[in-house]
Amino acid sequence: MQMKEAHQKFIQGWGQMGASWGINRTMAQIQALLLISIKPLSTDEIMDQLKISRGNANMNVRELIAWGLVYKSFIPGDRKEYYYSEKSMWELAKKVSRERKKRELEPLLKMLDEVKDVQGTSEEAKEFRKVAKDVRKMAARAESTLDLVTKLDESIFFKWFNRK
Amino acid sequence: MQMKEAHQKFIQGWGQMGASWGINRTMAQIQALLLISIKPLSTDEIMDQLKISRGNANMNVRELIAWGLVYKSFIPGDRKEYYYSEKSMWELAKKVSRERKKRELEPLLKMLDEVKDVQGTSEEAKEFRKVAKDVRKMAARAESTLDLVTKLDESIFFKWFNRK
DNA sequence: TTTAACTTTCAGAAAAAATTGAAAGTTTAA
DNA sequence: TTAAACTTTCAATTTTTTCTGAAAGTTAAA
Repeated sequence: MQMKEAHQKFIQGWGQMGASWGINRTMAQIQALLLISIKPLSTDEIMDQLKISRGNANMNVRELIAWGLVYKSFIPGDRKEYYYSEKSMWELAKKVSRERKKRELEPLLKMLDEVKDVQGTSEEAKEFRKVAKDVRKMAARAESTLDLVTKLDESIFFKWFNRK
Repeated sequence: MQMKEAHQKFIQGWGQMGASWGINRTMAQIQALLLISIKPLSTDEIMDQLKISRGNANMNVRELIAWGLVYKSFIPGDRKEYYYSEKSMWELAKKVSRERKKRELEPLLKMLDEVKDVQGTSEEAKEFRKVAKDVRKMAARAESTLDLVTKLDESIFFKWFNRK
């Protein structure tokens, strides 16, 4: 397979993956592009390669930086900003975990705390309290598992996880 | 807090959570509704509680059944179909894992296999092969971790995971 | 059969999300 | 200062996704 085709497939596939993770497809594609680029790229290069507008490129790059997945790079004597991706898969996975935890798990836990003491002695109220408690337990476990992951080193994590 | 308000918050919060997981908000809300219901609900009851159309209710219920998160229930002498949710959080988590693995991880691995042998000796080609290999390794690890999870029992999983 | 009860489908409508592009804002060199 | 080089913003538009509702399809009792 030729480079151009492989690049194309990688960027499309990564974008698709991102999309089903609630991440904007273009955001994922920019990240993919930077991941396989051997040097930092400017906004113009990103616009050109992905055929997107300046506004779109700018907004998504900034979002990637906010997630900690992409960094800025300054070249002396050049006023343009260049961007490059975090290249360690483990670091990327940790940063995505951290961000999703903040955006999803935390609001869920907050909601569950608000509703868990619903009043009433009806079967309905009892069932509700039970479900809220169960969900809370699962969410809290997911959270502590994620916390553990984000603190561990890749080799330690997988050694530990995959010993039988 | 009153039941009605708590129900409302739970359904909204669960729907929100689902939405950032690439799951249709209504689908997640129906699941939430069935989760806190003490008895199976008919399509009409779902339509009524969530203020959605028959077509919408029907399509999303069937999608939930396809994911294995919701079951049909038949009441003798009644021609309506009733639906109820899987209530075990662990079972729910396993079924969502299984489905997402199939929908996301497998296409990604397929794509990576297609592109990993890209030809060329340029630095660009070398970098690309390296990235494809790294991503592949991480995806394969995620897959085997998920496989493990879907085979294990909840108590075993968390005991094992959270010792220390 | 027929018919009533129920489920499914799907074209069009509505809503939500992403994108554009031009104007406004910022920074730095001269 | 000024102006060029660049980044950011955002209203309007386009694209994508979701939802509606009526018609078509299915099933089972009579």
